[in-house]
Amino acid sequence: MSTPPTFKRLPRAVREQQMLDAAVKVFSRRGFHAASMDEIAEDAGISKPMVYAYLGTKEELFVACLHREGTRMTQAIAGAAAPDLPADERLWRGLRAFFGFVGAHRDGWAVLYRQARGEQPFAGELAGMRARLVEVVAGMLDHALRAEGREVGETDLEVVAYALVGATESLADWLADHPEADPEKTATRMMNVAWMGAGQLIHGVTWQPRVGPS
Amino acid sequence: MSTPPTFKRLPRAVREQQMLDAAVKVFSRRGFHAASMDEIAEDAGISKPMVYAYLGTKEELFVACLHREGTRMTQAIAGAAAPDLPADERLWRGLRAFFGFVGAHRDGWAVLYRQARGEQPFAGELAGMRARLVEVVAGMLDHALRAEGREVGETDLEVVAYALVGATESLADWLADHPEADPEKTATRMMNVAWMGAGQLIHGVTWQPRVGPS
DNA sequence: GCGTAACCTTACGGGCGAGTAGGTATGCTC
DNA sequence: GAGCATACCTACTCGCCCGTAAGGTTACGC
Repeated sequence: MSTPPTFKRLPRAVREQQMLDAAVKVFSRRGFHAASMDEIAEDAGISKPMVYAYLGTKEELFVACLHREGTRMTQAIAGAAAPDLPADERLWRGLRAFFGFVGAHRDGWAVLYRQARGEQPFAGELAGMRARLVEVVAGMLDHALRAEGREVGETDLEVVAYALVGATESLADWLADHPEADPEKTATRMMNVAWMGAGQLIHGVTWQPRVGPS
Repeated sequence: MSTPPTFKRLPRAVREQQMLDAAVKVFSRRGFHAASMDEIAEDAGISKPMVYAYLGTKEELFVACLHREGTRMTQAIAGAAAPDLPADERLWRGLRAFFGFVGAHRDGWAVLYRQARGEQPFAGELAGMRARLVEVVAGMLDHALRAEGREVGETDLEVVAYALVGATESLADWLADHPEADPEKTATRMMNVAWMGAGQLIHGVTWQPRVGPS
């Protein structure tokens, strides 16, 4: 009527982002199968055929969500961990970035990520992302080990890295389920259990971030 | 014809177990949604209405699977960890029992468990199981802490326990995906990272099971 | 101002699979 | 060996939701 509201025609790039936003939201809330393309379209303020025209089928749409969120996360972490720092400092910065990211995207990322674990078509996609992460962590451990003049079998390295990544993912889930929790504090706790181990924690030995300008 | 084969009429209890076996198998292979009741029925060597008559709807059937497998696992672990042992020994025995169980039910349990994480209807069911596990681990840590004359906030305890459980679940996934891997060895690795932490491992300090009669 | 391309819609086809109606055979009790 | 409960089947209904066909409208170049 008076002011042509948000119902304007928008360029493709913008619509695509709106659709992805809506898709992440709905997939997170409902799960992949329970989510309907109609609901996603409606939530994006657009009609269904547009979604198909721009982002393709439901599976492709989900993969697109996964990619976007995954890339965002990867970059958030990559920007935090400089490779020339000592191992514990790198780990700490990586964890802080990771939990910060999850904390900021609670209902977006973590739930979406949970979805992908079960469904065959995406398990591979996700496994790839995780594999890269595991590789990074394993590389970090390997680097630290060599600096100590030690060496360890590749499988051992991989498994330890896998366990650390798994623990971190679990705490991300925990964080996503506890809206009041503080990402920074969660990162500290994770760092403690990862770096010190339960045995040390029981004896009161804890890990502390170095003080001073972060 | 000549010999009435396996097509005999069987008592309800037997059929129910056969159905559950088939359901676990099919759910694991396909995922909850992709699995069809027809396929489950066929795999159980029975017709679909029987499944509905005995185990109810698809969701109820899945929950029944979850319960059976969960109970089996819980008992396998409970039988291993006597409460009057030192903390690390309890943890070690629990882990060994757990990975032994997963190793023996690779394509049964771990994949079924993965399925349940994503789907809303079962997330609660699973969260309950996990919550009990976390509580047990937290209780163990608390016990060990008190023995040291120390005390720690409840949330801290819960989060550490959560991280340990998460790491363990992740390695269970890893184990399920690596048929050649040895459950016992995986348990040892998990014990190392859980008890000693990455910091110690890097310096060559590892955890070793006590020798002698297991 | 007119063609053309990009944006956007309403309205439908069609498949798949959960759940059921209604009926048949078999064993068990007395 | 009649009666009854339980095991078991074939063959359907029906709703949901993915994906699309066919057409309307706004912007933009020239």
